Amino acid sequence: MQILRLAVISPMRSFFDYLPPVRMAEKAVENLQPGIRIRAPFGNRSVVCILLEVTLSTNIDKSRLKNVLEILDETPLIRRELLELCNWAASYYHHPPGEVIAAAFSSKQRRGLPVSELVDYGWTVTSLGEETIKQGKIAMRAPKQASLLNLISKSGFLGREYISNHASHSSFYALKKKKLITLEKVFPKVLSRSKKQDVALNHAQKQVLSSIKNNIDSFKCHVIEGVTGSGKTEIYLQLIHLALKQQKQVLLLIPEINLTPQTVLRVSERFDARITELHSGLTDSDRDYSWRLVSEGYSDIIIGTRSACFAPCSRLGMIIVDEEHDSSYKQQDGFRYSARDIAVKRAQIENCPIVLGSATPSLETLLNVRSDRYLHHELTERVGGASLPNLTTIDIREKALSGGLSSTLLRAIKNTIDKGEQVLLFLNRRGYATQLQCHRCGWIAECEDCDVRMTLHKKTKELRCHHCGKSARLILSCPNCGSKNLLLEGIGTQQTEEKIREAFKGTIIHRVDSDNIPNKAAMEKLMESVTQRRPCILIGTQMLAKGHHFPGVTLVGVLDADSLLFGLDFRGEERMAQLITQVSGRAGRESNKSHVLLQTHHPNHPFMQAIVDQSYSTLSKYILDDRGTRDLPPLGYLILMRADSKYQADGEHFLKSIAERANITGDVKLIGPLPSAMPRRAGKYRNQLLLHSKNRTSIHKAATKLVSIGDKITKRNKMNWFIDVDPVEIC
DNA sequence: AGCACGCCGACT
DNA sequence: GTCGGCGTGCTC
Repeated sequence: MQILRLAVISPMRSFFDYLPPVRMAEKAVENLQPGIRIRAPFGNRSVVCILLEVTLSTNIDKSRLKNVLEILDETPLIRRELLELCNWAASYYHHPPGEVIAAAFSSKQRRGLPVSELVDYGWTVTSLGEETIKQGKIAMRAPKQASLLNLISKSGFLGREYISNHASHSSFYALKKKKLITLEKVFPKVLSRSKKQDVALNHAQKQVLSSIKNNIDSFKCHVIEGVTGSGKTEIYLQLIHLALKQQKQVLLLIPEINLTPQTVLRVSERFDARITELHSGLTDSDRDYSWRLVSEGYSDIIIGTRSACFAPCSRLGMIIVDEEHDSSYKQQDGFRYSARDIAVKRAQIENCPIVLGSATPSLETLLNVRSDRYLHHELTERVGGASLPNLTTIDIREKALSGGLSSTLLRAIKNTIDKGEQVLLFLNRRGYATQLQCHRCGWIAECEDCDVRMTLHKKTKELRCHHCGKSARLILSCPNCGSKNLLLEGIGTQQTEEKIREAFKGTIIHRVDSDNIPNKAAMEKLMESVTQRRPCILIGTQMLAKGHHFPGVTLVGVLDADSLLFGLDFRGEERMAQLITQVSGRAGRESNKSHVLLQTHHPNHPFMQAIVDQSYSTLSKYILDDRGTRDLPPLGYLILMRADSKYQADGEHFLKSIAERANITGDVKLIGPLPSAMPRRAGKYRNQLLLHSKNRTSIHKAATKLVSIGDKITKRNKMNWFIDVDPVEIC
């Protein structure tokens, strides 16, 4: 008996077995390809499923098997390699296979809609329009329309890629109304691949390139550990060139959506190839179109964030993961995968090379280097011979601070500004003050829904919870005792900005945090201003440490280095080493010598000294050894199961009964159930079980046990639970 | 996730 | 009397 094994696009961890459609010939069933979509009856409704395999046996009582309703595709929507990747990911992350495969589909495909002709819609200039341009009739008024008309005329056709990224719709429709342009349907063209000359590489770059070139046709994981400014991007570009020459596609992963414009610009300047963006900023229909361009091979270079690791490339030749250490690669809800790890697995399945690039590679990656699974390439010099900044600590014990700034740091800022150079101040907290407390009775403003203190935002006169986004009016007297004597504690970027503005009147000052720079337009405006190289002071959070370079910056001040080192989980040291190195790397790309000053209460702490004295590679070796002595990742494995519930007892009981029934023994340790480091967030209590082991196989066996018990236990009061394999934070 | 079944309160 | 609230269980 022929059985169709299907994955239902639904959050269920098991497969479902069906009979072929009624009256389908045996031979035809044999020829059904895994990866095609099938509509099947499911309960009393019909759902879209993916065929995983055609088999001859089933564990289900035969009388329960139903016939599927309809075969939706002739050819697989998802290639064998990608399906294999999804199956691997589903089992590794203990996530429902249907949902994993759904991550590799567009929403139209998920809904079971037929695959239609791949067409683009875009604007072209009519003959009336051409006439108008010649006579210059339109130029007087409506300058936006005039320039748009010229642009369309010049490019011949303006497709959706341009429309959704740039101009406002009103100008297009105004021109259409005047019958100067029309909307036309076109089929995608395969673009020619003329290109600009490769830039000459320095000796170190050449070595890296030729080493990767040697293994260009088969799977190999390459790690490029290159200090900021060492020219990693140029190597990426030349690798892309090699792949394009072989008619292969390149997948370039970047950690954050706001790095897309600069990356696309850099790549498009070099290659006359079709570049496709894949990220969460696309509409459903854009995404579907891009998806099809990639899968049908029109696209040559795919630039995308996390989810693009599932891009349906049909002739993939190379994967590049930029800033591979970045924690944004780990999805933090639902299907909690690491796009970097999936990308490596994908390269292995597709048998193509993968390049992991970073100035500060993750310890996971460095361990693979140590054990010779990955090939390590180092770039220790900056292109053009610029020197790396030197680091010094400022001991702030018992020193007076103003807006979080010591007098030593203020003096250094003044000197730098006086020299006509730029300053970057790093503080990883938004807002004005991190807590508001009554000086008479000790009351502290806390979020109603989370167990955290509210942050004070002075400009908007509100108290805000940085965990759930809830905000409340700023109060002027204590709601508990009525006292007006309220204390502000903990410095945020707004407060530093206020003090800096007082101390440096007339100097340009930019605050760079998500409150002040909410979108890419604001970031572009900022970059435009900063690249003019007038002396200025940048005050910002994490945001400053990612992607953008500030060649005019010669002084970096880290206001609270201690907060990076303490208070986090076991990854504190790693994060600090990465962040300090990254922030320092933003400074002085050119020949001018730059300085990094770290304000700390622990100047003699061995790790703080190591940060000052050592390179990232020395630090990472030290941290890796330390992890080894504690069996912590990457030398041990962690899997977290968390239950979020409205009442504390529900989640706790749920996890407790799983823990009891699972009876985990041997080389896997089970810790908990315990409240998470943040015991309540957005009104939900958070409890967790942690699996810890040195042995990968046994920890996954244990996780399978937990999950299957969890699936069976009935949940009460809308409790929600999930499992997180290789969690990035265990709090 | 959906959807039905089923057991309780408040309505034309 | 029944309409509908959502807690519970099942889907090959």
